[in-house]
Amino acid sequence: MQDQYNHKNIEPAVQKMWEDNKSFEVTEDPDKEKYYCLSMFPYPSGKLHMGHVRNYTIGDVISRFQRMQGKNVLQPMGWDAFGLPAENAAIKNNVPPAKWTDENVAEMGAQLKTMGFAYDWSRELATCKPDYYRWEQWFFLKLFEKGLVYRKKATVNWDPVDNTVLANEQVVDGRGWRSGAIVEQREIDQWFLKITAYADELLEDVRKLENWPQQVRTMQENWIGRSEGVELEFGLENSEETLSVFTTRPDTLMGVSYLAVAPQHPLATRAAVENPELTDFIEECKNMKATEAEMATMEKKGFATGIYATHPITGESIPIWVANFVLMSYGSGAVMAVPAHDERDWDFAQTYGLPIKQVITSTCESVANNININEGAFTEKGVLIDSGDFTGLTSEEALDSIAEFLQEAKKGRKTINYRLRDWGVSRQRYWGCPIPIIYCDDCGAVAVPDEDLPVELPTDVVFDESGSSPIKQMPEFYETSCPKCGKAATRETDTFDTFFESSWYYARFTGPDNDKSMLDERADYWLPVDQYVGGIEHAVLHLLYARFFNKLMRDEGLIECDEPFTNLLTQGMVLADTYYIDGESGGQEWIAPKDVTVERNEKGKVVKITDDKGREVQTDGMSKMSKSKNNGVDPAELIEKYGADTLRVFSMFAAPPDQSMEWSDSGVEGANRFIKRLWRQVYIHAETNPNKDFDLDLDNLTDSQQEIRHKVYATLTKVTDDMSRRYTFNTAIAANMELINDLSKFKDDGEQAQAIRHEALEKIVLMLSPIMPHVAQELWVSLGNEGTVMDEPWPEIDETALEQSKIQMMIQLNGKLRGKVDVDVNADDATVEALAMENENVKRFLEDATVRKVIVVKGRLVNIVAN
RNA sequence: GCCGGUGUGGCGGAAUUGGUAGACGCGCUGGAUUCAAAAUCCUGUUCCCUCUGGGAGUGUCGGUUCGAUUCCGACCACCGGCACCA
Repeated sequence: MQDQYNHKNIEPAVQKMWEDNKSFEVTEDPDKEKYYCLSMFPYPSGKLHMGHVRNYTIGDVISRFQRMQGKNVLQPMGWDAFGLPAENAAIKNNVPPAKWTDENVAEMGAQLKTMGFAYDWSRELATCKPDYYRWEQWFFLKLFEKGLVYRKKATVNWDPVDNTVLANEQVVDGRGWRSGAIVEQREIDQWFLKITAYADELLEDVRKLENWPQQVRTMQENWIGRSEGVELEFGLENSEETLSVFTTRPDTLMGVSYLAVAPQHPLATRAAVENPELTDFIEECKNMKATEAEMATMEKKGFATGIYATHPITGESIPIWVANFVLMSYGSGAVMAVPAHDERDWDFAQTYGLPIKQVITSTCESVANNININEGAFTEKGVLIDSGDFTGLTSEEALDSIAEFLQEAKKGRKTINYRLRDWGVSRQRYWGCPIPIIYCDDCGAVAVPDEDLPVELPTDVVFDESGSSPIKQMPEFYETSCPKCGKAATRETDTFDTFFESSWYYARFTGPDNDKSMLDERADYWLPVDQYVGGIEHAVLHLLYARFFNKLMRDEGLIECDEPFTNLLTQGMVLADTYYIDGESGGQEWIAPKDVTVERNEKGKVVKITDDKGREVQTDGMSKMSKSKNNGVDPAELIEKYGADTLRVFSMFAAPPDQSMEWSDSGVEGANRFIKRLWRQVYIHAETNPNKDFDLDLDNLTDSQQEIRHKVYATLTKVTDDMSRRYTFNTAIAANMELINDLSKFKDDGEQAQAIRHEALEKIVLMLSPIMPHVAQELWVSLGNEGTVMDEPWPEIDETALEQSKIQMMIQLNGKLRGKVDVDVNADDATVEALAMENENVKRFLEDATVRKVIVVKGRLVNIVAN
């Protein structure tokens, strides 16, 4: 064993051993409990960043810990390889997207391997390969057969100069990113998946996701946005037509004082024909910003249409307004307004002097007496007043009877509305999976026959300046014949949204080599994923689509489980300090953290920061690592300098996994020092006791020897809980540091002491091996063991070592700490109380006070209440 | 605006069930080692005071309790998300 830790002598060798032994390749083993741990696969951008390092270290630590628990652990890795950046690179560097992607995969794969993650690389997949995407083409056609897929017109961003469709991120301030032309909205035919058919189940099953962060569950629920209510018809005066509105509060129907329609509503359009002012107002609404915060605070504006409706029950005449707060895309694009019982309607009524009629009062008399409808809306449910035949009913009763009344009058019905829209999966981009459809003039949209799958995306393509999809100009791709009638036909040139690929990759990892079917029986062995780890930015779309796909695959008979991910861990962002110098012409010059020197005062507070040219630098606090703030840190450089284990220890130690983590260079050095200290202790121990068999005589230990053993097993107890239940790897590391500090103060050199030290060091190496697997392997061997440390079982807790004869108890006086006392572990309350009273400091305080009460909390403290 | 989260030393964070606030690490102080430095090791490090001890202290103000970082109420700040959803 070398006396100094040097990662370069260890990491490549250990990684080679894992590779040679195929240590992480797994197969289905019915005798072992399976554990499927998955980290969200990366887009192959070319370089690993710290976000990846953190994400994948968390997944790897969990996987390795579960392996030591004796489980059959699957941890795969692959590439979310389709997407826009490859097209951008193609235009910029004149390299085909496929080539660019392949090169990036190779480079990032090599970087991932230097981190020592326990991946089963034999299952590696890339979504841009035909052997992967052919199955989603197949699956799409299954859904097509079932009627879960349909085609309809939808809006796209159209660049009129480049004559191409733009993705949202290619639109900058309303202009095409390359041409600078003002982007137009165009309606074109696109494919949709009926996710709304699964809205109820997707919502209902959120309840099953007990081990998902509450935040993510709420976001999913809100996104689906189910609301129960009544759809009802208002007749239009002097017309046979009706106007349909949706309400969740039919109990307030008798308080309606106006109706409001969205600016895009046909009724609004019609009313505007003869009314230039209304036309202007509708135009104005189109230009409104649509960010939620602005929407919520913006002024409620409206314009009377001059059209009147009739109340479905009273027949009263009710004005119809156009209002900027009504959304065409929700419900029927029209609402009934009850100013007395809805805040927004109240604000609007106040602004435009519309009547406010109270029809609900509180069931609680004191509340009811305080309602002043002229001061604000009363939005709670209660009892109906002034509501004709419905007066006296509670809101709940009224809800049903009004709905019934409307139903009978054929003027309304109970309905459920969702915010969730069907998923548009067509993209007019090149670098994606071709949609397997052929258009025939006679037969319409026809599925590509099974035997013709996959429809392969041509990879040898040249991009022109416009950035439009090359396959749209490739007759050899799109010219084909109709599978039904044989006539000349055209192939679909749109590709799938890349969320399509990422919606089922977790399942494909269970059998990526299957070229006969999408999935097989192996899927039911491994699924569902036991632990999914990834960024919170996927809280809604990716996770919802994956849940949707899981249910689709289940209903297709491909898998059995209802939900894909049992446990979800959303890791926090990686932040770093930002430094800048004010530029001469305004703006900031951002200085990389590695180029600054920080001066501190004697309290450790920062007093001055300078850059490498000696200029004084300002700090803008911590923010997410990004190019724009030049505060990124390259993992490759750190692996080279400190090794993967140091990087792994630091990223797990700096913060709990779900919180944001602040990058710190000195923190990394601290992690490195910690490994060195442990190395040094093992080295000295191994040198002192070469090839020794230790014989521990548990019955004849000194107090300090017993204390160390107690500490070892107390640490093991805590670390086991931290790693398995709490996922607080930071405290697991801290507990080991504490133990190592204690051990270094344990100066006993006797036979028994050496045996105890040996036991302690072995346990430390085992406990830390999931976090720093390379150095743990080396230390394991240095301690005289053979084989691989990661295949050792997680250590058992020695209960006898945890037993103590004496414990320390706190003495409090009126809740303030006044002393400590060592007592026998079995001492009864009276004994403890007596000991506490004998404490010198306590006596002093009690001199001129009377004891009122004594509280003894077993094993913890004595509190003497006196005054 | 609504929903969710967070607020603890100079900094990251710990305190898991209402029971020693500040574990562990960073930074800083002093020392050992060294010709010197780096590295390493040791010491101290919440603030204040009349210092064998005492007082204050976990965003602010109140409350419950023998005892509150932890529970309750009101407020403030920051972060994240969003849907003016009828």
